[in-house]
Order: sequence, then structure tokens, then C-alpha cells
Amino acid sequence: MSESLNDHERIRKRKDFLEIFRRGRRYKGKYFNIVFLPNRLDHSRVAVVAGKKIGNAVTRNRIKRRMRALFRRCKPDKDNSLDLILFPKKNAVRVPWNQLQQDYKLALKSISQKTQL
RNA sequence: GGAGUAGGCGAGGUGGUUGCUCCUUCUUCUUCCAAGAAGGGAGGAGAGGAAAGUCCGAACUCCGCAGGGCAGGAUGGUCGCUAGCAGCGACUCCGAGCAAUCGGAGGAAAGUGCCGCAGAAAACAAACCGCCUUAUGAAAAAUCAUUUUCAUAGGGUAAGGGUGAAAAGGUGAGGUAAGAGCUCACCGCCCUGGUGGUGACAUCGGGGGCAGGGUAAACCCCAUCCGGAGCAAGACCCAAUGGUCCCUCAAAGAGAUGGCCCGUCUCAGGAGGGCGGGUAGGUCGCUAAACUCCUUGAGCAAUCAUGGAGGCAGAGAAAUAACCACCCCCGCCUUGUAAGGUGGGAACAGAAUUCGGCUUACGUCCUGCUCCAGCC
RNA sequence: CGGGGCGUAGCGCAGGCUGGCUAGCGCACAGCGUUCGGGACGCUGGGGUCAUGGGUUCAAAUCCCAUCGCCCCGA
Repeated sequence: MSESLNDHERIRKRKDFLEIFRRGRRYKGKYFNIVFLPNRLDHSRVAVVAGKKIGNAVTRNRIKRRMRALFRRCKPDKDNSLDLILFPKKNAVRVPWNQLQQDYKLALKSISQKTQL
């Protein structure tokens, strides 16, 4: 599996964000929350939103990088491609990598079950 | 050991795997070319000393603008440096500190306001308790003269007391009824002259017994400076939809002209095309800078001049992550000098149009200099 | 990139421009009274780093400077 993260695999436009917020569903995790919506493309897309509550600019950027790394390592299936918006919590800054990864995989499983219903 | 000050450095180093942003180049695809879009390969570059706070100053862009003034704002010792600044350097005076060193700075003799409480009195000075004295009365001592005390009235004083942050120079001596710059010495103050300095100012002399409270981070006055907005500035290309205007087509409608028809004009509507504006979106602005370092010269220095070298982030829901190997440093554990295992290598903090400053934040980091204290 | 405002008792606010007396007001809290008891009412009381740190002044919640936090507005 490719671990690349192309430009079209990321959500950038304001319209897309509004659409996902309006029609998407929520998942609450240990270190982050997710808003997700199945899309009609042949690939999944991702965005990370880190608000001011998380910390200053350095910690916000750091969290975004780690979350994007998670997505690269483990993308949703091609059959049911998703748009994901990740909201990291404050405790995601200090947590070790493998714990974060476990939590993320758990979240993906739960989401794929929900979408197939 | 403590304190002060000036400066430096700031993921510990090397290599690898996967991955991100930008640039160059090659290749595949569409295509007549120009060009375009997506994918792949190779090479190169990729956050800071404060990138921060957004406190100043500029560049740049658009808008406004005859000339002058008012209002408003900023700055405030002197001289110099700078494109400019609330910046920098040197010096002057005052203050804090044992000291190294640090901090402050126009005008109160242009005018207005304010100075609570306390205190007699808080700003053209005045006199509560006092001190001294004159007159009158009373009492006591005493032969009288007179002396002492008390009361009342008048006068002279500002030494002492007390209040306050602050009360018409300070200290000492003389002087006096008691006192007082009343007189004298020193210090302070005012006026004035000389000398040194570009200047702030310093210093020396002469004269005057002495004018005058604080507050301008209260209004204000003086000097100097300032047009406004900001890269979401601004420029260009412009989808869809709607509107305006123009043209063409079709020919059915209403009105005007007219006795009626054709024709012409107007209005509304249909189809197609065009112009203008500019929304979503895209492109440019967008990274070379009044820059940094070194040599030589001028200057105490800031800085300037000459010569040489270096320059290489440019995103846009916003680019640096995860893991592995070895070496170095530190902590903990195990055992037999040594080795093994394990954890850590930071703090403040992320370029957003670009520069010059200021301010604030940071490290068991490093270096130089200075002062104080203790011990040898 | 610019502009403005706020921070005062547990909570909501005055005072600030024009510096000075004890930093007040309402609710809340505590005690007492009233009532058979409670509420309401009346009386009394406690509670404040005036966001933080400097400065000006005889004197600062107030004036000036810096910092921290929160909120709003414009392009």
C-alpha cells in the first residue's frame, strides 16, 4: 500500500468542509473526534482541524503532522471511500505513537461498520 | 560564593527506509504547433533568535491633494550617525547603589486648575502657643526706689513648640529688650563678566542679603515631525445565474401615427450572439534585501568609504513526521575491574508582502570583562 | 493586517474622565429578631493581591509604560 499523501487526497475548500459538517456523522475517540462522510470518489480524503484550545502554533502543527501520518499509514478501503475531518484533543500531544495508532485503527473499524449499515 | 555587564550558540553528529512543499530537468498522454492536464524518474533547496507581541519607523500599492491655517497625535538634555524611527553612539547634569553599574531628562519668571486630613496659617502670606516690651489694675516682698507674679489693652518679633510630603534659604559666630541676612564666614540662590567646549555644560572672578512652594505621566506653552488606508493593498483572466445596453432572427400581441392597409416608431415577451461590470475560482504581487561577512582607511564610537566574497523557504484549512542503525553525553538497574539492559538529549517557540529597530519569552549552555564578600 | 473594549467580594455591576476621607450597591453567606416552623421582611456582621509588574506624585482602583487573559469590530 502506498503511503503517499497527494494533493487531491486532502480537503482544502471551504465548500467541502461545510458539506461534510452539514451531512457528516460523528465518532468520539480517546485522543480525537472524527466527522466522516462517504464520498463518491475512488479515494478517501482527510483534513485535520486543531483549534486554539490545543495550544500554540507549534503544538498545533505537530499534532496535524502526526494525524496526517496516521492517515497515510492506514487509509480506509477503496470500496467505501470516506471524507474524514479529524479533531485532535489536548491529550494527543504527549501520547506515544503506537497508542495513537491503536486508537486510530479502532476508530476506522467502527466507522466502516457504521457506514455499511 | 554572590552581583553586574558585553557577546556567542541554540533539534548533539552521521547514514538509511516511507512520506510532505517548492524549483530545475527528463519521460508518458492529449494535440498540427503553441500549450495543457495527470502520472512517473533524477537532482537541488526547505523556519527563528526571537520567525512572537504588533509597540515604532520605512519600502511598496491604491485613494486624496492649488497654497496656508486650525484641530488631533507623537517625540523632548546636548552633539553626532542613520533612508527613517519612540533606534544607535559619545558626552553633560541629576538620582540609586559600598562598588562594578543602572535609571531619569524642555518650560512652573506666559496663563488657568488642584494641593484632602491635620495644622494658627497651604500661597498678593499670616501669627495659635510662645519670646520681649509699654500702659493700667491687682497681689506678694520691701523704709522708699524697685523687683517678681497674674489679668487686660497696645506694640515688636519669627529663635523655639506643634501639624504636614511641603511652612519666605542651611550651619556656626557676632549682635539684640527679644529677635531677625540685622552683620560676618562657608555652602546654596539671583544678576553679571572672563576662560574652555560645536553644544548641553564646566570653571574662575565681581556684585546683590535674597527675589522664591509642589504638580506639566493636570490643562497648557515652546521646538521638531506627521494626508489616509493597508498584500484581505493592488493588478490581470473570468464560470454559472441574474440584470443593463446593443445587434440579428422569427413573426403572433398591445399602443401611437392613420378614414383603412402597408410601412415606421414605442412597450412587453421568445431564440441566438455581443459589450460592460465583476461574484465563486484562478494567475500575478512573491521573494535580492537602504542585506550580511571579511580586508584596508577615517572616526573615541554609532557609522561611512574602497575592494572582495556570500547570497538559493515561499505555503495558502497553510510544507519537516514515523521508524531503524552507529557514535557522543547524562540518569537508573544488573553483575566480577568491564560489559549489558533501559530511559532521555532540551527550553522559548513555527516564516505568511518585505526590511530596520524596540519590547517580551527561553537554556543545570558557552566565553570575556568588572565589582563585592570570604578562605588559602 | 488594523481598530476598540473589559479584568474591582462567591456572582452581576458602580467608582476611574476631575488622584485624597471607610473602595460602594444588589443577590448570595453567617448571626439575631419576627413565626408553631419555613419563606418573605427588619437589624447586624464577615468577605477585596482593585488582573500582574514597574513608574509619576506627598498620596494611585483612578494618570503613564510594559506584560497576561478574555471579548467585539473592519478590510
